[in-house]
Amino acid sequence: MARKSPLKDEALEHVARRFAVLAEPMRLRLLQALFAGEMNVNALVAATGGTQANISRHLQTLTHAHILSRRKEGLQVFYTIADPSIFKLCELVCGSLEKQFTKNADAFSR
Amino acid sequence: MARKSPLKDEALEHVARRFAVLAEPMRLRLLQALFAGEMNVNALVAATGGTQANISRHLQTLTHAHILSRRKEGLQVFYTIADPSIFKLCELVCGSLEKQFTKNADAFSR
DNA sequence: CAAGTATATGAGTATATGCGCATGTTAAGT
DNA sequence: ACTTAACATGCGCATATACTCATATACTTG
Repeated sequence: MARKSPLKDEALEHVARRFAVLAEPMRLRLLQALFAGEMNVNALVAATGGTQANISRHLQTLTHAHILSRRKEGLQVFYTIADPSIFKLCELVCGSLEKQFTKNADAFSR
Repeated sequence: MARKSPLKDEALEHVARRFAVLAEPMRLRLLQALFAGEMNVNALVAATGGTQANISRHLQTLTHAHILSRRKEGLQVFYTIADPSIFKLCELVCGSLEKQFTKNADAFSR
């Protein structure tokens, strides 16, 4: 993106897919929890307040997108953030949204 | 995100919404076209190959998300990228996906 | 005011996906 | 072998949203 030649359709769909994976509040909560480091499923269920089944599915989605990595240890499965670009992505979006809100706040307060 | 205290639910939904807006190939095509500068709807319809109705809807979505800005001039409406963070966002995702693919390529070629 | 052009929008349909419930699978302990 | 614990998954429902077609709106020109 932001290059000389436009991306091909297939590439665009990959990019869109990546954004779609990040477009769920529950998945963002999982990522937020994992920012502190590796966690197993039970801990993530507790941290996010979701049901075990639902969390498991979201973890699957994030793993298939290569955003998380899985490590099995006995009965437990530990997940970690595998793609460091996620940090910057979230920071960028948060920063942009903050600007928007402070702008709106300004508009109302004068 | 990536801060000391976790984001509130409402903030997470805003972040998720921002990602959702970017999770459509056609909208990414529109952004890609607009990277070169301001364009009116007809030009965008031609550049993306979509129908006028569909493009108009996507432009509305992007504008409501404060990613694009609208400027009316007579009969025509010109759109511009209003949020510069979009550039970096797309670059980050593209870079991350490229790494993934070259990694996979490596894995198969040895 | 009539006609034409550029864009937006209402309505309907099809598809995708998040969630809950129940059940399956894998591994540890007794 | 049986039980229990930790995860994963099949299925059905409900909702969201992308797309198309037709029509509405806004503006310009004759």
